[in-house]
Amino acid sequence: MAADDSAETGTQQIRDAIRDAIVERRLSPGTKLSESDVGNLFNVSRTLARAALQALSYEGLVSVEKNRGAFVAYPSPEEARQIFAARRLVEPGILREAATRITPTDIRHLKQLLLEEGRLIGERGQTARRAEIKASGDFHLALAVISGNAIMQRFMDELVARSSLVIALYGQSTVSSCGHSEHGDIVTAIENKDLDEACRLMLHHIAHIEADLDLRQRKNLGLKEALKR
Amino acid sequence: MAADDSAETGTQQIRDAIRDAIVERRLSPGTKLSESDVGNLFNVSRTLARAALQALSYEGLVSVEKNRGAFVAYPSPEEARQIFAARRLVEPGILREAATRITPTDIRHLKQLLLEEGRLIGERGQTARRAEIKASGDFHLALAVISGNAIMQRFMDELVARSSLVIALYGQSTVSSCGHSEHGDIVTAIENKDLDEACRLMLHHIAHIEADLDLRQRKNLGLKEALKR
DNA sequence: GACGCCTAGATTGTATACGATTTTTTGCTT
DNA sequence: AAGCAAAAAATCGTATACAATCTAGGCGTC
Repeated sequence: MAADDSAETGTQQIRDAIRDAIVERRLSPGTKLSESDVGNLFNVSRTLARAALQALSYEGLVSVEKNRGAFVAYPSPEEARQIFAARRLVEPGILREAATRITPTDIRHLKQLLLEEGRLIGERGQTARRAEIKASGDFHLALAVISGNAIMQRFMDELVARSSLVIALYGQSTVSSCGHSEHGDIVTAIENKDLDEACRLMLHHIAHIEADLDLRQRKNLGLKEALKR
Repeated sequence: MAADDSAETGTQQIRDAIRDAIVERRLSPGTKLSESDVGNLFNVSRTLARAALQALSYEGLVSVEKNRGAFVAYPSPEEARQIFAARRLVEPGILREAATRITPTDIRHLKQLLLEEGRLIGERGQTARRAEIKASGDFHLALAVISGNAIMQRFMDELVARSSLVIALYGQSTVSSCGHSEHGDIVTAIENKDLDEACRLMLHHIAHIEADLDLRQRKNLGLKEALKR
């Protein structure tokens, strides 16, 4: 079956590379992404660089400002709230759908992810930390995949990626891994066919992540969009 | 506050025009949208036309095939199912959120929409029918706006637009308006602060639309993507 | 010394140009 | 007349070119 011939190889590749960099927080919110720089970096013309940046702006990961250029998105506290509100709204539903379709293979795969996640938490260093961030999101994404709904899957892709930005900006505890065991609990609940409990745990988990945020308005930000560079 | 300076005027305009044409079904699924034609039609270069088509492909309204061009999306039965599954998943949540934030002004606005919708149903002619299709979707969109979550709002934009395509392809009853009174019932339930009832009605309403579809696989479609033109 | 204006450089917005791929047409063969 | 092959036309993919806009630094005036 035709999986994905949507985007022209070049653009897709750049888009994915930049997105990974944003999600893994190698690129900080507010960083300027000039079309020429991106193009040179990937040895393509501005045309493709621009297309990639446009694509990322549709996902909410970069914001392009007319005649000023593209920047890694700098979500406002209000945006952050909406992102997590959206997750609270959709993730229980996705979880329910996934639970009805889940196979033993899927469960094994989920546990594999959990194991990997746990391993990374133990390790030291920037690289491990970044991989851990990605792994944490991958768990939620995996549930969306299992749900079998490509549309919800793409939506979750966007939400998880944007969440990473929000946590980078407003997260307090240096370790975002506090919720790792909660992932395991959710899987257990699914195994026990206790959907209500699984949903409850999921909502609790999301609330837990959100509770670690400090969403108070940044100092005198906003009078000139502050430190946009 | 800065509302929307996201897209360069030209592209945005083209994108909206084509999207409206698709949603109002002036453009049939599968119609080829060549970059040159679009560009000439709007008196801009292929560059902008291409950007607009790319944007629409991110919304799932057009599908671009490498080296072949862009076509008005032709959702498969499976895609159709997923679109409505997504709506069943998110619309109750949006409704609940909207109900807690709704103001008397909002309610008046909703009733205004209902009135307009009813008026169009009475009228004859293609134009009225098209306006009616749009109005029907606008009701669901209005709820998303009231919910105050820009992210869910954009998601609903996409879902409603894609639903229009699905109905164009698989809808059986010539009138899609069968569900008009159901909109009114939902508003009434909201006014009565009966959220559970409102959600029940919403799910019923979505199921009602879906029931009017004939999602059996089209004849021998798929061996060559069939009538792509 | 501070403020404002003005010019120079850099960056984005849009159009055009050229090579690559696909589709259609043409014309030959069977 | 039907089928196939090669050439012609159309269309897409990408790069480059030029115009418009923004940013920064310098100069002059107050």
